[in-house]
Amino acid sequence: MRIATWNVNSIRSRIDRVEAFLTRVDIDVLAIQETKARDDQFPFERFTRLGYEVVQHGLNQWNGVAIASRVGLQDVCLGFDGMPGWGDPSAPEARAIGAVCAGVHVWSLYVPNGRTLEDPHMGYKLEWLAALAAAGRAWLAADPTAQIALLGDWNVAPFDEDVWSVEYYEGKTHTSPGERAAYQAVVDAGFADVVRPFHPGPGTYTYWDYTRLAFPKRRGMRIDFALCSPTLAARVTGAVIDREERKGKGASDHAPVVIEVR
DNA sequence: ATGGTGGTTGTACCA
Repeated sequence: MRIATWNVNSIRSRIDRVEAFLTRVDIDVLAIQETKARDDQFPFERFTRLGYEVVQHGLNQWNGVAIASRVGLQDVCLGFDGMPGWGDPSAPEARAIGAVCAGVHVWSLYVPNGRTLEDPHMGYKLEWLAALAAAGRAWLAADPTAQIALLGDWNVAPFDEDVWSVEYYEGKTHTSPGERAAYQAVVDAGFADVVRPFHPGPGTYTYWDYTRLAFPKRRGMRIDFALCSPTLAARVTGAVIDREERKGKGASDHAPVVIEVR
């Protein structure tokens, strides 16, 4: 089984590329972030035509997450226990969706950006990751052999090797000690980065800014991760960061990350 | 020289 995560930066703008990717790489389950579409705008039929069921949680033009699966899609959750909301409680953010696909509990996660180190959104980001770590710890306490994949755009570069320039990111988001500790708390809850062993750094990135010719200059960040519970991690036989999808006109600023599960 | 690009929305905001 092949499971992937991809921040598409608008599903409506990217649907042709997503379709081609699903077919070319033979993907069974795709966790999507930044759909930027409400349910009435989401191109569900483009997925069903290819044999995928889709569930999405999208409320506005800034975020939105989805899971597409051709191996079943059950027990859908729009958010996890304890996930903090933001702003108007009647319009909560759409940053997490979970479902069981062929026995694997798949989560598509879009961790808050943080904006700047001083912005209230940074506090929200840290709270959000702490709540995720607590939820993950509780899931594994309830069932230590649970097969759980936490996939998505984490908006954290956990190690210095995960950014093109440590100096450039000093004083900026994604590399601060607080963010790295918040990410590490999820790892400490029992979830391992299953891609890094197959594609170690430095220089292995999943995101490149649209501006400043970042991609051709190889100025990227590794911020998209597949974190797996122990039982699922033991089934992972390979991984791919699909840099090809960052090339050419109409690319997302993120590349898909794919894991192979035996 | 706080630039550049891209998406959605609506002529600003977000990443």
